[in-house]
Amino acid sequence: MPLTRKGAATRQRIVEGAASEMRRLGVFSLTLDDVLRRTGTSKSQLFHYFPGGKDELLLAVARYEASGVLGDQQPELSALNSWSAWRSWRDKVVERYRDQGPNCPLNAVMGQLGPTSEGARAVVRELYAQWQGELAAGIRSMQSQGEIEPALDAERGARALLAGVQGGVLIHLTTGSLEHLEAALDQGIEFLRRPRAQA
Amino acid sequence: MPLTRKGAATRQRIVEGAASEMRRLGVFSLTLDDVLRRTGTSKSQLFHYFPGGKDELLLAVARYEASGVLGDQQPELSALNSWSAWRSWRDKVVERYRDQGPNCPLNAVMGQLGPTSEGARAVVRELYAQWQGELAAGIRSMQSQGEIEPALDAERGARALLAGVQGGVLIHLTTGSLEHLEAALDQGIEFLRRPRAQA
DNA sequence: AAAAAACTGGACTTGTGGGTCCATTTTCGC
DNA sequence: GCGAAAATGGACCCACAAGTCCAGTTTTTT
Repeated sequence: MPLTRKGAATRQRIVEGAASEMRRLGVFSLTLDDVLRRTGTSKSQLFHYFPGGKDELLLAVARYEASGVLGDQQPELSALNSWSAWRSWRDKVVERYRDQGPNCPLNAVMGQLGPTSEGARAVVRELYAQWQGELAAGIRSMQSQGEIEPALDAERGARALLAGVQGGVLIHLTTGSLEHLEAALDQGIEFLRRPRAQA
Repeated sequence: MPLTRKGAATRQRIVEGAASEMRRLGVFSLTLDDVLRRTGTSKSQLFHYFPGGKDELLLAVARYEASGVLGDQQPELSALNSWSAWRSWRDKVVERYRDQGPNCPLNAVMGQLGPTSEGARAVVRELYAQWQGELAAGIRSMQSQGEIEPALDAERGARALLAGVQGGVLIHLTTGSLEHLEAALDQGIEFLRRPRAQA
C-alpha cells in the first residue's frame, strides 16, 4: 500500500502535530481527538495511516523525536576532535534543553510503557547506542591526539558521560533547573582532560 | 477526622498494595480495581481514605516509594566518611536497582504528570534535595580529612554525582543494563579522589 | 451500654476516549 | 479521461475505569 504524495504529507502532518500536542499536554492526557483537532484530520485518516492505533502513533512520534535529539547536537557531536568542539557541544546540549523547557516527549513516551513497550524501548535503546557511540568516538579522537590518556576506556567514559547527561535532563524535568546537567557535563569533560593518578 | 487503628491499617494496606501493583503493571495501566482486588478492599474505602481519588493515591504511593529510596541506601549514605563507605554505598545502589529490575515506580508516577503534577514534582524535588545533601555532606567530610581537595565545590560535585546516578538508573530502565549506572558511580567517585590538575 | 463517629460493601452512574464503518471524494497510473 | 486504489469525513459503538451513594457494620468514646 504505497502512499500517495498527499498521503505522505498528511501522515507527516499527523506525526508532527501529535509531537507538538504531546509537548503541550504530556502523553498522559494526550487524546487522539487532540491530535485530530490540531492537525485538522479525521479519525478515519489517523487509523488509515496508523492501523495500530494510538500505540503505533506514539511510536512514530518517538522515532521522530529521537531523530531530532541527535540532530540538534550536530555538527559538534560528530566531530568532537578538539577541546573547543567539546565545549561548544556542551553548550549546545544545555541550550537545547533550556529551550525545550521542562518537558521531554521521549521520556514521556517511555513512561507510557504498555503494549508499545518493546517498540519504544528499541527506539530509545538505539538512540542511546548512537549517542554513546559518538561520544566514544570523540574520546578516541582526543586520545589519538594525545589529549586524553590512552589508558582511559573510551566506551566506559562515554557511558558515564551519557548517564550524566540523561540524569541532568531528567532532573531538569522535575526541578526546572539546569544546574545538574551543567555540573554533569562540566565534571565529565574535566574528568577526561585530567591525567590519571599514577595509582 | 482522626483515623482509628483499623482505619490506619487499611489505609496503609492500600498504599502498599497500590505500590506493589504499580511495579507489576506500570502506572499507565494501573486501575483502581486492580488495587482493590489486590488489597481486598472496596471502592468506598479507597475514596474514604483518598477523597482526591486516584491522583491522591498516586501521590501517597510516590511519597511511600520516595522514602524507601533513601532508606535503602542507609546507613552508608548518611556516613560517607571513608573511601570504604563510599565503595559500599556504591555497591548498595547498584544492588538496589539490580533487585528492583527494570521498573521504577517513581519515574513512572512522574510520567503521570497531570493534576497531580505539582504535588508529585514536590515529592521528587524533595527526594533529590535530600539525596544531594547527603552526598555533599559526604564530600565535605572527606575534605575535612584531607582526602578530597578543598578546592572542589561540594555541592557541585554532589549535583554531578546525583545526575550520573539518575541517568544510570534511567538507562537501566530502558536497556536493562547496569553498565551505565556503574560507570557513572565509579567515575564520579574516582573524580573525587583524584587531585585537581594544577591548571 | 448507648450514641457518635469511623469504617465497609457493593451496586450504580457517567464521561470519555479508543476504535469501527461506510459512503464520498480525490489522486494516480495508464 | 477512466478505472482502481488511496484518502477523507464524520457518525456510531462500546468497553472500561473513575467516581457516587447509601445502607449496614464495626469501632471508639463517654
